[in-house]
Amino acid sequence: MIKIHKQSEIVQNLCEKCSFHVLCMPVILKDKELDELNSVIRHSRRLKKGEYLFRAGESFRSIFAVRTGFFKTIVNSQDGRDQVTGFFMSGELLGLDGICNNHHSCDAVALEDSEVCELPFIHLEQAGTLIPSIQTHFYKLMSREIVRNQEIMLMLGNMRAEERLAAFLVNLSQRLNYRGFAANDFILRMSREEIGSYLGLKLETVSRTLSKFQQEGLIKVEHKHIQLVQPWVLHEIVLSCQKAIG
Amino acid sequence: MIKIHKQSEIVQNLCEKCSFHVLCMPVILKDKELDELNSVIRHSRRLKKGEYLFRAGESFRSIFAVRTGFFKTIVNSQDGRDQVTGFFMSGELLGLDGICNNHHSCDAVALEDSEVCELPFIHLEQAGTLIPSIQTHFYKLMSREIVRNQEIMLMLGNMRAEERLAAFLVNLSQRLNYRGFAANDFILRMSREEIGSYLGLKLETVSRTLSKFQQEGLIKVEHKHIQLVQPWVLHEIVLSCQKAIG
DNA sequence: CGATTTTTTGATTGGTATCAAACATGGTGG
DNA sequence: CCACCATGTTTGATACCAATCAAAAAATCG
Repeated sequence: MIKIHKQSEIVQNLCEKCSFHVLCMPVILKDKELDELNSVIRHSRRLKKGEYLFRAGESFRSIFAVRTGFFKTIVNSQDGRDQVTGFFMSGELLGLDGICNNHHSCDAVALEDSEVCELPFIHLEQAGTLIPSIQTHFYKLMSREIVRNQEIMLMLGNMRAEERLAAFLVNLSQRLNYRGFAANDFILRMSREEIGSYLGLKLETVSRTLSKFQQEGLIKVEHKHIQLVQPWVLHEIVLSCQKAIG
Repeated sequence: MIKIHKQSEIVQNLCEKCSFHVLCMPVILKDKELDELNSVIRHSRRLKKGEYLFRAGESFRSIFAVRTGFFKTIVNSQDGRDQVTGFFMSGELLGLDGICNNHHSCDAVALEDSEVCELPFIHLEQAGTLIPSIQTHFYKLMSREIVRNQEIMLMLGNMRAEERLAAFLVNLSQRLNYRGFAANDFILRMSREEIGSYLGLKLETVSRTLSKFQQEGLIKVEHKHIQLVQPWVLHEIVLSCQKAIG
């Protein structure tokens, strides 16, 4: 069952041996059901930094769960401008946008050497019919993506530059922490320009705002190495923005 | 089976008699499956203008399909600011955000007297297990919502005021047209402030931009009555925004 | 190590927000 | 049915935040 994609290495893979099992499929399954689930996953696939997992317009066949590494997704507007719509780390799903019309509507790019599990959608549908808890879980995953997008819309529509950056850093910190990494000391996998695109800001504004946070003693910036010195202040900026208003 | 909710009237309802059937459940079903689907829909419910269909924080039990009327959804930030995340017309679904954690994450408000079909989620799950085509269709609906949100993010992150307004008017026009209404002559159901919130602009900017479009002869504005005089120009503004850039 | 890309910082511009006031509207109650 | 009041809309003047333009400095990659 082992095939070789262009630049990607593919290896066989079992869910119960995956340490991220609990992240992407946190449903309690009987042995028989677990067999069924394993038949869903075709294989895992390794991508080098900069490699595309899929591109907008490509026909959709599979959902991908990030095993290790880091991805971004980009939507392209017809006039050449594009927008980073999300960053994805282990246990998070890529490709849900492709279900509705059998074509991917965004690009997914590895921001570092990464590994994903491929879940052919047709197998997921079958598993969903056979195992109701998987169907429900999948509904929940898609719903979570919708809620996540609503939060981003709230940010893009209402927040000023400092608030956006604070929200971005806090969110990243929480997700890393949830995965067992240090919450207040991490390496950014994306460029200032990619952060800016995601936050609806220009790269210069991102750079300036990070510098400002550093001057105020909130964070420490060394290129892509970020330390949150006073994370609680960042939280405050995100939560109680009335100060800036009133 | 007729109950009375506070201010809402509830009536029995059958999918095959609903003229919007094709919009919200465009799947070809056998008679037996149709019976199953009808058992999913509990009833339809009427809401007066301004009435809430559900509120953020309320426990989630059902998805709602708009039968007639017009809704908005709002997410509230912890500091009191809020953001309109969508406008919904007949055949469109409300409440998908509630699946992921059994609580609604936004408010849904009727912008005119409206009628919805209530689809208890537990029945939808059962129907999805029994009828694979319904499961698939539901995945597609949720995926479409994700794609729609991505488009809004692109708009909020990249477009200037005029482009946002043009995109808004074109989108509204297309959706009305798809439902058999006039594409270039319609009544706005929402206020300038609600449009502004949705587009990430202040109400004054919305008003000014509409006035500007009118001065340029692109549209005709009479309060909430909008006519698209040169819809193709609005399309151009949305598509080829390079002019403004280059 | 050199070439290219990314990042930082400064100066200036510009678009939208903000503040303010007049005007229109629509719903309510007399 | 009309007057009235609360709400929504338009338009103007000004302020401010982030974009843009520009250039130097640092980092990454081959």
